[in-house]
Amino acid sequence: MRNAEVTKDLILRESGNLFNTQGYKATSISDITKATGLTKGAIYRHFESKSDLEQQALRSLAKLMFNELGSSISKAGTFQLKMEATFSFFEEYMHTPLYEGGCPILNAATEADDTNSVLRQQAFNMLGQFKASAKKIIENGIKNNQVKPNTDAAFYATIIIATLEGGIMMSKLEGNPESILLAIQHLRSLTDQISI
Amino acid sequence: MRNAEVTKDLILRESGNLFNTQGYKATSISDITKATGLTKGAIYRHFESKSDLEQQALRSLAKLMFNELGSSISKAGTFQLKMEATFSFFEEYMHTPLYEGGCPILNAATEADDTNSVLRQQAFNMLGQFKASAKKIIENGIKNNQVKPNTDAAFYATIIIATLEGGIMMSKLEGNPESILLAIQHLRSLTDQISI
DNA sequence: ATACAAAGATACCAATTGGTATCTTAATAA
DNA sequence: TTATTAAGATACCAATTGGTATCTTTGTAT
Repeated sequence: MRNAEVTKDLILRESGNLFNTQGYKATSISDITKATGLTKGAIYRHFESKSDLEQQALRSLAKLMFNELGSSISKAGTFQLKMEATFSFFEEYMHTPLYEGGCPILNAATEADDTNSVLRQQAFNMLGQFKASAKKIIENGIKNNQVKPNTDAAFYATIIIATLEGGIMMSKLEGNPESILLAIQHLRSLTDQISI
Repeated sequence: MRNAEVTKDLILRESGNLFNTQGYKATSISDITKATGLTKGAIYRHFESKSDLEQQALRSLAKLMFNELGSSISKAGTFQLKMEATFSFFEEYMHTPLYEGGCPILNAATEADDTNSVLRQQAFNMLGQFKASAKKIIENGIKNNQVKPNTDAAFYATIIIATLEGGIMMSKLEGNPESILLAIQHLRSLTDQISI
């Protein structure tokens, strides 16, 4: 048999890029056949419906992002270094993106309404995960005397993510990295403010 | 003749809500006929194509937002009051939105890629306008000795918009206003920091 | 070498899409 | 009151959509 896993990965990669750039609804199965060089029959052998493919593709995009970001964060020892790892990730991302189209959470969230509740739920979970890990970094920073005590971890986690997401969206629209770089610059000074 | 203007406004209002919630590509003409109670023939009398309707609907959403926000800003006399007017606008927006689906700039920007370059250009212009007016408010604040001199107006304009947009996106996804309220809380203290 | 099963290609389906040509209805000006 | 014309409804079009049933190919275990 031909290598099924390789094919499935190809479909996930190509459809993920299409979903993340053109949108989920706007990407047709035939778009995916063109991008992969496969036929409809091959795609429907690996995924039971378009909605199934959408979900798996989004999960795959998220995994890619969390793996890359998560590993470089866990390599950093202190609060300051973990934050710096996060900022570097998004800075470098502008030059060599893992995938096109910007943040998959933002994209899925913006497109998914109540009618597309599975994608919505997935994006919601991803945002929750993102928030929780940012909060954890701050809380650990407090424990280790690297962050001022009484710092509201949940508050700063929200602010950091909101600023990053907004900056990414602006840079994507403007076609240059200026806005996301300014956003990160601001988050660096915010990090300094709560650091000991 | 029946009142053409009223009908066109109805189409723009209903399709604007659909575009802003479901997305532009995902909203079909037949969705719009259901929402308006009109037929396809009526819609194509007022708009020469779906793309034309999309553009006019987005323009109409933007106008609604800029008019409301702009008038409450221009009523405020000082830098601090103008900023406060902006924050109140987005706070109150969560309770009584002018339209559904969150920020039309963010939505159009996220959906519009290169293939949909007209909407993209429109969203780009709207973001530029938003940025320019925020920058102007800060610059005037400096002139009137309400903002610290040497404050980087373009920088803060970018940060404020990024934080607001990110907060709106998060609140929309989470289904509650907490994140946007935290974002605004942070922007209030940022405003204090650069105020005299 | 051959049988077998998995992977993929082909050919179709009904439903929906954006769009148009044509017909009917209603408001207004004479 | 009636002729006119704009507004809106109806009925269609080809193209595309997601999806499926069936056929062919290919790798592998025997």
